[in-house]
Amino acid sequence: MKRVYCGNVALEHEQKTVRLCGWVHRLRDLGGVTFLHLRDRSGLIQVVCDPKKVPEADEIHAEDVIEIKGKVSARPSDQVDERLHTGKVEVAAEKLTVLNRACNLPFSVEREELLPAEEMRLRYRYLDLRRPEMTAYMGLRHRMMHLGRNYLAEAGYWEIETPILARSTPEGARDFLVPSRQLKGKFYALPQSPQLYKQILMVSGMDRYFQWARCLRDEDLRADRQLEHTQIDIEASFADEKEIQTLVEGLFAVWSKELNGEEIKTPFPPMTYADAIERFGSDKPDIRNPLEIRTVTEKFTKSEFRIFAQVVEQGGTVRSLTLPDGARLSRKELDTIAEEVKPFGFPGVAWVKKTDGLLSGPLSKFTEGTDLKEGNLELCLGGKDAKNLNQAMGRLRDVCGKRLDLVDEADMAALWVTDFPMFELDEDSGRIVPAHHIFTSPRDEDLEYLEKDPLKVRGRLFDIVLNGWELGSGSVRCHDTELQKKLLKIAGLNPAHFDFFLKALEAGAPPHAGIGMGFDRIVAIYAGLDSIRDTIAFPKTTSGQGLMEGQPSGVEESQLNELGIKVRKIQEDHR
RNA sequence: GGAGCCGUAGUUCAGCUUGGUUAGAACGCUAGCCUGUCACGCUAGAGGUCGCGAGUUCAACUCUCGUCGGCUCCGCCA
Repeated sequence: MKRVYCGNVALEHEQKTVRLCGWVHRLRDLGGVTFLHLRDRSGLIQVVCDPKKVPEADEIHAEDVIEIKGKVSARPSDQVDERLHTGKVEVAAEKLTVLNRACNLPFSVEREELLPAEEMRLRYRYLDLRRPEMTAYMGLRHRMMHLGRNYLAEAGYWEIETPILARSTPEGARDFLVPSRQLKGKFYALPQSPQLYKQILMVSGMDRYFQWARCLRDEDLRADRQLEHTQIDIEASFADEKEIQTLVEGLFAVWSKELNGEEIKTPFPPMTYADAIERFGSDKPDIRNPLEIRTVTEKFTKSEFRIFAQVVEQGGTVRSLTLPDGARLSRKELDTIAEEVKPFGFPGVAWVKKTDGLLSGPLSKFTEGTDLKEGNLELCLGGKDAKNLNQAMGRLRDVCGKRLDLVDEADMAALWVTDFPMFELDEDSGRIVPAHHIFTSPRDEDLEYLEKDPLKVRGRLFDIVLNGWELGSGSVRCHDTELQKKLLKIAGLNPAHFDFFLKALEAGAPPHAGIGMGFDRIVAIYAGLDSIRDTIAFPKTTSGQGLMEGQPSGVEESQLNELGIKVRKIQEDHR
């Protein structure tokens, strides 16, 4: 008898006998009759057991694995369960086979409202993934992967795999190293991204490539960062910015349509990096939030408001955020908002509001002639460190947008952030470092500054930003060997380390462009999640540990000997 | 590397502010009853190194310090 998925049982099966396999989700033993919800990947179905016919029903427990053969019937109209997808029907068990018993479990799979601590969920991930919510995220991820693959393949892109054991190169994040047994003292590196491989594939004439690529970076974790994450990696020969952007927009259009039945607005609007920082205080603005930041330094050049006047004297800037209808926020609420800028070193926020035609607040005496409208509130911060000030203003904008309910969470708003600088100054070392991606082609019109003033050079870079998440970074690559060498040198990197790549460029490299996008983040957005951990079957904790398997772990002395490795000191707690 | 929040039955939490009886609740679990439940109901019961270590104190779940673990953020992540 063919198996039917629990979630697929419907009125069409009425009076038919079906075979169901799954886990006992919830049991209601009424003595003379037992009801249970049977669960599999597809959903839940109610099974009715008469213990006289199926005595096994008295012996089952939550999460036992069972097989049911039984007849489908429509539920009486007063017993339809609206919350259940299969709530109109039920299955009367004729045979119940226990395929496997479940031990007493550390937490309950069936109680959505009693979500165990994330530590528990990670330790017993197989149970956590059984929760219908998590099962759905895995299903969503699969579907997005499948849709994406088909879309890219149809667009003429070939899926090509690149090595997991790669060469360590000095740029970028910290490498994960894998010791070589055959060549003791030498190491492979796990790839931070397939960047150089995919460019070399273009040199090889593969024309268009894509890959769902694992990227590994030994850096500290966050809600949106894992040691290993999955990138949709794309590269195309003889392509420019427009071609890559259009391709990506089409990909998101497919997802939005197939998953949400909605059109996503394309093309995604472009915004320069400078504009993003000036108006939103961030290079990854959530443009669903209509609030914009302004620079109001000139208002405080000779101001009586000492703090800001001092800032201006020292060459700093003052920036403001106007909140429509913000005057209704209480002092307490303003204090809560002000807390948000303390991590950036600001003791508080200066503000002024207009109610009943009157200005009030700490700034009210110093903002005469202001264009502040009735009911509005203006928040101001001043500082010397522009980057820090922007970050704080960006945070204020986010917090206020949420507090005033200005952001429609169901909305999707994507944009391209362009014209990033190629280089920036590292504050600590005073050295010039790559701002984004050193294999990017500089803009033609900025080439003249390359030697004189490299900080002025903009790259042909474009970041995709969706709902305030940076999803990925694309660029038109540098396919000129000499220029690439120059870029590496300016960034303080030794071209010798990239010899294999530079040689490949010399061998007839086509102009090419591409992008890499964080797939976990994209899934998180479509799933409405704040953390990418719930989109990954087996994620790591913020300290980089796998709690279920217990990793990283110690290894046998013999394994180390084989690799020619001696561990100097072992912290006892990490065994 | 730094800051913050959290850690108490199997699970989710209360108790800690102001140190002092036997550390409670809900769910789960065990046993029994129950023929239309769907958070089934009813009765009874078991279950705790209060993360770990040190200190203060006559006395620590409670106060202090350290440590381990989880989460959030800064640094870091081209």
